[in-house]
Amino acid sequence: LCTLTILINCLCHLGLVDFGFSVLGSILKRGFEPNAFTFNTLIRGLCSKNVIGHALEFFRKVVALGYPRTEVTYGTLINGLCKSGDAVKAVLFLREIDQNGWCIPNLVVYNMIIDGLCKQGLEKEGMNLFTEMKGKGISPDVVTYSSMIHGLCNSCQWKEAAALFDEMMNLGIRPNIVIFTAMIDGFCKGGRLEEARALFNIMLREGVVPDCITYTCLIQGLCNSGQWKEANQLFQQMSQGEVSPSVVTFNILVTALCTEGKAKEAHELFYLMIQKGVEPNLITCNALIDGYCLLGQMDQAMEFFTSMMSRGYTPDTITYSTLIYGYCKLKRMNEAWQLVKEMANKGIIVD
RNA sequence: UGACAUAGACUGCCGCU
Repeated sequence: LCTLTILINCLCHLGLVDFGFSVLGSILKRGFEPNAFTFNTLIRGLCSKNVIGHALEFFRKVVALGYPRTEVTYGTLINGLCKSGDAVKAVLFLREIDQNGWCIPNLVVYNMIIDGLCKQGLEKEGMNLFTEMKGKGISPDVVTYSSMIHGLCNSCQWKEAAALFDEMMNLGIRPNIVIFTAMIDGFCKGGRLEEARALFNIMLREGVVPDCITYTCLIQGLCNSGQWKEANQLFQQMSQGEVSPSVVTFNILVTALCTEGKAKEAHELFYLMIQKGVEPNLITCNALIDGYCLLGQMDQAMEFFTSMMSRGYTPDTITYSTLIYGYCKLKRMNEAWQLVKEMANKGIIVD
């Protein structure tokens, strides 16, 4: 049974949930009793296929047939609801679990819901649950704090986020790389570079080693506040260390150059990243096209557009709307319409 | 011993002030 459950897990990770259910069928046929691990794995498979409705249906069936469930079962469903953008339903489900006495909501369940609420801009509701869990004697951990801090930063409540960070430190919870980076990114996004740098230094002092994401957040912050030189320094610094820049790091630099009207340099960076073994993605291409469009250099934009397709990239709605907007600004409506038709023909959503 | 759930970075327009 354990082996077959592992098999189901593999199938689900490959997106082959239907085959997973076939395996469940053969488990039953062989007279094995599937356990909670088996059901949890299948529920998770359905959730990651974005068919949360089916996951809930399946769950109801499991309940009706009296098969075993664990707190992970509920957690998986709640996470599924949150990831499908319906944290409110997740809260309702939490209440249902509570009222039926199915299980006592644990730390992970609260963490998932708080994160889901914050990601939907409902950080006030997240805060309420944060208080509620403390009241129930469940102590928030570093994950809880990082979800709350991320949410508060996203709604520009940096002071409140920083206060939570201090609260966590005072409780003796050791901040890890994720929460340091979330807080640093929050400061950067709010243009508070001094605070971001200060926290970065605290992080080093605490012996937490910054990774690619930490550097990338700082580089973006520096770029957005016009501190191009410092951004470059940091980029060199990370390249020399153990940390290699990722495609996101390069994308941020490409975007920053383009915003500065330096599409040509951005294009050179495009080649440099390939040389360094970092494969550009569609975001890189879109950013570069926008760079040319901003300068009104539609020929260069179109030339790159053609070359990216021959490199095997498939343009998306953003690629086309960038180009269309570029032509519109120059009042070249014929070319703009041409592209609208082209994207419609390709079956790309015209929004 | 070994199978299941949670947190961090990047692209266009529009809307909002």
